[in-house]
Amino acid sequence: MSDHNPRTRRRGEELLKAIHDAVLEEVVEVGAGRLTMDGIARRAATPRTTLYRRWSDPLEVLLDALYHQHPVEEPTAGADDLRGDLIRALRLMVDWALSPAGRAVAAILTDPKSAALMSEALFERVFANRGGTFTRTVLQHYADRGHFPAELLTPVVTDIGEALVTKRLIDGAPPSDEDLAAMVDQAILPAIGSPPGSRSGPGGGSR
Amino acid sequence: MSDHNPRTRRRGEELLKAIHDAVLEEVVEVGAGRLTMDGIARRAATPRTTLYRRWSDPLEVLLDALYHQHPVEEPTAGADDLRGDLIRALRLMVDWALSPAGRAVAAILTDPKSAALMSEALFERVFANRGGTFTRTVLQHYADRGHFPAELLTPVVTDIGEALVTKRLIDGAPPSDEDLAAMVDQAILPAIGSPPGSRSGPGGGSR
DNA sequence: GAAATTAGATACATAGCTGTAGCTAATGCC
DNA sequence: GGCATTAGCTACAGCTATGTATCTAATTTC
Repeated sequence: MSDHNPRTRRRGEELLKAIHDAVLEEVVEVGAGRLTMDGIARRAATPRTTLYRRWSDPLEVLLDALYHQHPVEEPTAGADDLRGDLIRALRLMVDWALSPAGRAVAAILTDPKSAALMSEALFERVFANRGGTFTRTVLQHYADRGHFPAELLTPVVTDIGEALVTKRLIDGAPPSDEDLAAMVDQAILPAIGSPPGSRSGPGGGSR
Repeated sequence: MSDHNPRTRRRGEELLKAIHDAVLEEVVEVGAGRLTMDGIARRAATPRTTLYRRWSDPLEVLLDALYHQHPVEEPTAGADDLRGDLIRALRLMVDWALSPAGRAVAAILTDPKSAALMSEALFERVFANRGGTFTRTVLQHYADRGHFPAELLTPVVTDIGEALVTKRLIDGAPPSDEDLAAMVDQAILPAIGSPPGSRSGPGGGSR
């Protein structure tokens, strides 16, 4: 990994980052259930004692690493292109999910022990406020401007895009841009009143 | 667990079932990454040697247990009730997902080691042919009978229901029947040409 | 430059899982 | 009833992770 001069010595932020990076790599490789202080320490090239000074458990290290991650980029609504904005929002989500942090979250969510340790607060910060809001932001923007009836913006509808992307990721086939466009055209837009089949491809009419 | 008379001795099918049950309970409790021969053996109340006679690894035991599970009930298309059939299909999926076998599959899918061991064949048998086909069967049935244009039955559209259910399960809030109805009304039916808002509740028109 | 921090290098006893071996005894089959 | 199978029991050596303790030395702070 990051081979620092053995005569120099990492401290504070630098060391912390090395440990956070290590635990994220480790969890992607071995899974949340097989995380060990030993494994993390080896990968970060630091003695285990350094880890025990701050955390008491491998999962604490992992959760702390997630807590310190940079938030994902917020999807922004463009000028007047609902369809394009939706596709871009889903692309943001895919990119995040494929990052070490995204994979780590996936590993945590199905691990009983870490799921129990994951506080409501962290869940909000790391998942709900990220993985749950990609298309809603965009849809809300256009609903506010009257592009479609606001009462169609139900919890189900704001979940469609994220749900379809999540399923593809689980199936092991990360969606391409064409796949994302298909999701928008064939599932999200029909749900807000644009009949299916009224679009064909890029530029095929966003409203 | 199952306390059999210590003077009697389990063999063959009976013993195998006890072990399969044990590993499914174990994985739900500790996660795929923390499965051990020891833990499985303790829960099945059998010596570890018995396990090693058949399997070489805890994950092998788990995959074998899944392989021997009864297939889930196939969704059946009723007389002329697309909406009701879709809801029933999703209900089948939810029930399966909440069962020990369903939870075990979830645990496997995000565990790097077990995902690597899971053969294409088992994946098909246990997931694709089950978790991936609940609504497609129903939709295909009604498309064949001309209830809606068959060309609308794209891979995205047949995934909508399963995807929404999966997301709810991940979020830890298993959907109620009302939730399932909302998914059908607000996401699936619009995608096959039934405009959103044209239904309100049970009996609100299936086409 | 001296003092206070804090990382790095050991070492060690404990605990749990692993994989195998050797034996006893219950069960099924002919 | 006798034989082949196959659970069940016990033991054991090897390995890895756990937590803690102790000491050294680099880096920051004043």
